[in-house]
Amino acid sequence: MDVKTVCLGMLTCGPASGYDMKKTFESTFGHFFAAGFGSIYPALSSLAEAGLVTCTEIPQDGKPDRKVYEITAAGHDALMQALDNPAPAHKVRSEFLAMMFFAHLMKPEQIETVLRSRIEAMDALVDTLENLDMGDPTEWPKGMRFVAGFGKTMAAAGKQYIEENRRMLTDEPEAEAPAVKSALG
Amino acid sequence: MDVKTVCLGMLTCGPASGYDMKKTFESTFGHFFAAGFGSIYPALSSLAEAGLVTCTEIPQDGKPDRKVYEITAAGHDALMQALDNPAPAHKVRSEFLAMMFFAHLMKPEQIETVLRSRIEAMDALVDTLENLDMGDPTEWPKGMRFVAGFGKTMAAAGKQYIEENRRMLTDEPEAEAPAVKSALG
DNA sequence: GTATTTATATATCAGACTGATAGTATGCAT
DNA sequence: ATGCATACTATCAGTCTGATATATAAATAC
Repeated sequence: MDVKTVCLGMLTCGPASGYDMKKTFESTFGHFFAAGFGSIYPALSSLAEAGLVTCTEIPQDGKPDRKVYEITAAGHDALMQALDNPAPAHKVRSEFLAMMFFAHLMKPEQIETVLRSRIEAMDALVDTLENLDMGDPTEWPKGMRFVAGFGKTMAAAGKQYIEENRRMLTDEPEAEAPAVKSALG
Repeated sequence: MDVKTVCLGMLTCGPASGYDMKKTFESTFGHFFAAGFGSIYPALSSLAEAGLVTCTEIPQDGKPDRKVYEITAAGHDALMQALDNPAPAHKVRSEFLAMMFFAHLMKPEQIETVLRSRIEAMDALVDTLENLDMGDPTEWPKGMRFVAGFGKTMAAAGKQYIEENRRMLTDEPEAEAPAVKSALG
């Protein structure tokens, strides 16, 4: 499940250009599988070269030609094979949590600022997911509501955890360096 | 906040080799900031070259020399600067959710298998976090309990969401291809 | 009335990270 | 005896990120 595979999957919902797909990666996939032009364009080139998608160039005036991609039968096969993975990964890379791990090296105001900005980001995510205005929800693929709901649930849980546990980080500032030498392993 | 910075942070808890740090990345940081040898060793080399850490080679018989790293004053400064970021990122890359988005292309048994394996992974994570046996908890840096608690909370929330919403994905299998053309954007 | 931003579209590139592979020795289990 | 785990290091192809480049038009700001 790399960017190539996700692009392939998106194309099962109809033809699209790289630019179109970027918008989908931002809005709908953004909270769990982000991708930028730097990975989308190479992915599409590679898929086309492998015969998994076809590319039609549509001339436009004033703008670069639109390259519209369509999935092929071989592409469908490749996608089905990729969807056969019984244990797909779910990875988190959190600079936020890494910073909070080192909270004992930070000033309380700094910690507060970081916690506040994270809560704001989570609120913004919930907002985005609630306003994914794409017409009649019954027309969405059934997985779409599931993943949007997952994102909202996780954001809500994260926000609540921070609010209930922020004092763990900001209370009782230790004047001396804490004895942590033996704590890692 | 890249691997270099996290290594620097770990070294504030005492000197360590790349091998030592790999174990910490696996056990304690694994659920929110994983790193392997392929990123740790280059990071340490680069930190040493920049004068942010010093390296002492300790000869061993039968094994390669242990290279023990220690943070310098310059390293401490660099770390403090890195911890000054008011809005650190928190990114998710989930092949799991990407697959579930495309659940309409999968067989119900496949979906069930994936959901089950994800729940198992979450249970395993909670277990790992509860058994992070590193001596007296009062000696841990205060951020450590915070991030472990965060991980447990998120895993619990994710598990509960899956259990309460799995029918969304497996019920009412649509015989025909669903009308999803207009649903992406 | 001009300046800045936003939108439409493509593409590339340095730097970072992943996951696999490789090498070398000890000890422990089957 | 053969495989597997532990203890150490290191490299590399493939992949992804985030910034940058190019070009035009429309909208919005000042």
